[in-house]
Amino acid sequence: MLNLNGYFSKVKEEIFSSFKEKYGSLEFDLDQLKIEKAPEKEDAEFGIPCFPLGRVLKKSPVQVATEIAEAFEASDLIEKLQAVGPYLNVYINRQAFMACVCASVRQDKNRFGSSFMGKGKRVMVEYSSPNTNKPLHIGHVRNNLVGMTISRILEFNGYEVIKVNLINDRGIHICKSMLAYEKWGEGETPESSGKKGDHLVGEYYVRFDRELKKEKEEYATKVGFDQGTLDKEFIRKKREDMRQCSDKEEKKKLRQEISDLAKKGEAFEQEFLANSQYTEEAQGMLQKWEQGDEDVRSLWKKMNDWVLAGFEDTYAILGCEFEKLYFESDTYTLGRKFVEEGLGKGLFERYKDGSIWVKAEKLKEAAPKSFKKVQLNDKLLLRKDGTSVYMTQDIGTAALKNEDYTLDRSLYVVAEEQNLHFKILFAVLEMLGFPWACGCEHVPYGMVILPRGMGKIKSREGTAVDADDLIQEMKGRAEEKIRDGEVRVSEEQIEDTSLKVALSALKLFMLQVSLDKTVQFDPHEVIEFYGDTGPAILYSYARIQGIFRKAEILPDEEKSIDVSLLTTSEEFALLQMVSEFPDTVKTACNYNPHLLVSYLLTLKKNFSSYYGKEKVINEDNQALTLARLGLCQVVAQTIQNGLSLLGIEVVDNM
RNA sequence: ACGCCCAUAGCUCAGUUGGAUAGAGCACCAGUUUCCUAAACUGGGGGUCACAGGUUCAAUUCCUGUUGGGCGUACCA
Repeated sequence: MLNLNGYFSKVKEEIFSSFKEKYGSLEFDLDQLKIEKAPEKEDAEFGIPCFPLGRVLKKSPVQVATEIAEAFEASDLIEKLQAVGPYLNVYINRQAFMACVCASVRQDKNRFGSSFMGKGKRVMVEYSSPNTNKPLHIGHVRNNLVGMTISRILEFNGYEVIKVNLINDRGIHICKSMLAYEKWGEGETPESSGKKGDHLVGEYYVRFDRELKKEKEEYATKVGFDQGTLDKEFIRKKREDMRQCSDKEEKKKLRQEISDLAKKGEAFEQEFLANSQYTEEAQGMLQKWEQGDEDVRSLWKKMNDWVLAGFEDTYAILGCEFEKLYFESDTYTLGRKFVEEGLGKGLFERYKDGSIWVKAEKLKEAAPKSFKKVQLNDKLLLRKDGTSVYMTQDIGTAALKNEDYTLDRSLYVVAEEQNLHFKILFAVLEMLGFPWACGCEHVPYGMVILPRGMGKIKSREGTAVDADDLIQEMKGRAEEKIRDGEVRVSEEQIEDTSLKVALSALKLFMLQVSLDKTVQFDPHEVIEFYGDTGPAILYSYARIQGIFRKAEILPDEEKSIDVSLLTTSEEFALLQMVSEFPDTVKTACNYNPHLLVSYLLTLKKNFSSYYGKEKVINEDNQALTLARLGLCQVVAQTIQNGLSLLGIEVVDNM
């Protein structure tokens, strides 16, 4: 039996051999011919546009189509070809095709759709990269899901994937929550309070910000500064006014006004920070941390462990896994050596104050394509006191990654706001002559933002939607829905099923949007369970399982499905859809997980239509029942394979 | 100011290297449960693919410009 891949190549070959004879030898790449699904108004199953052929033969595509159709003789696979304008409609032998699809799925099972594209190649995927001062929010959820899904898709395509997480466990933001805990914590622990570790620490991060604001108000009063005009609401309203203003002059004036206010605000902010007691204390704590002060280090260790334990729970629920964790506290000084080496080789430059920089021109030379139109500034690589910046750390970590593993590719799943940073990083790695530098790749995705007027997602200001809370809220709703009406899920299963349903909704919601789009998330609106959603796909799967439970016998795995009994157009459409799965997986592999989502939604839609129209179990006709049960198995397997790439587990009942 | 990304139905989004009549879901209207799970299905209305040019036999898709939005241009990470 032909497998799917073989089927399509054979179809192409058959079409070609017939016209190759006609035109004699001709230079034409078979891949240029696309076998597309024919539009619905056509009776044919597939269609081939003849424009590329026409170009090569220097004939009109209409003529080419006609000539090929005339020359073609029917075969086992193809019944006939028909020219419709510049298109060649392909009427296939449906049974041969359907048998081939079914056999492919039944043979490959949970590997159906996989490929060997990446065989022998090892790729590292860095994702998540959280700060250890606050719990994960909806923005991190997008990163985690994208990173995890890309990893799974790569693995399915034969790559060896190493998932890593770079934990940002060091820096002033960490010290802020530490300081707040020291001041106001009164020895609270996750155990004593019953709070999840990351949430507990997050509360102190928020607390620091609140106290800092208080201090700022007091300072403003002391120096007689009116903060009222710097109020966010006030500026936001002004901005809204400006947007709506149609008069150009007026608009300009408003813009100037806003910009002045912003400048004024910034100046005051600077002045305040320079005089802020809390800020000074936090800075002091960071210095002590860097000096290895025992007390500070032990507090840091304690709180970080709390947070990491909390993250572990969230990762486990989301289905995120890592082969290795890198900690910034271990890696942040690693890059220094390379920066100094680069300086020695004359790649970088030392400024008078002692700091080390890479010149913009040098970067442009190293990666002319990346910076073609970019107005680039020199980039700091090492501070004058020899301490590291973000870039230093990333150089070191990249080198460490390639010391730990031999990598063909190294991906960074990080939000698009860091596009420039990674362009520079990769150019610097290139300059330093690392042979693996060209394997580095940034996989950017759009941020999750709040609706207009709600500002930015900020944990410390309470505008973030907490990941754990969101999942729990959704799980509660899922359970409610399961218990509503006829309950099919056993009491022991309800907890597990509710969580799976909730996660399917969350994951599909996030992953259905292409990576280049910003996702707007309104915290006041819930993620739905109806329509084009994860639960709707799980529901289709559960319905199929319901059929299997009810069926008296299931198809014999050894025997092939009698596809000659599957005569409805819905049945053909379903198998045609199934046949597209392997290609969908391949295109998804190019950082397009959303294509997999829309594929699964279409498959679900096809199945639901079929389910509504035909009955699978037919008491009077066992042969037909078995054939349809076989079809259902094939569809269920495809749904399961697709969902598993998205990290979604199926349920048998819901 | 400059650079990058985005703009498709009232709303949220698909549309895989340019190809046949631009598709879903939500919302709205009208239907479908003696029949394998109604978290479903069937039908209906709803589009100048932001705008203006250009390239092409063919443009939602590629190029240029304009407008609107997001992000970036830190000795923050």
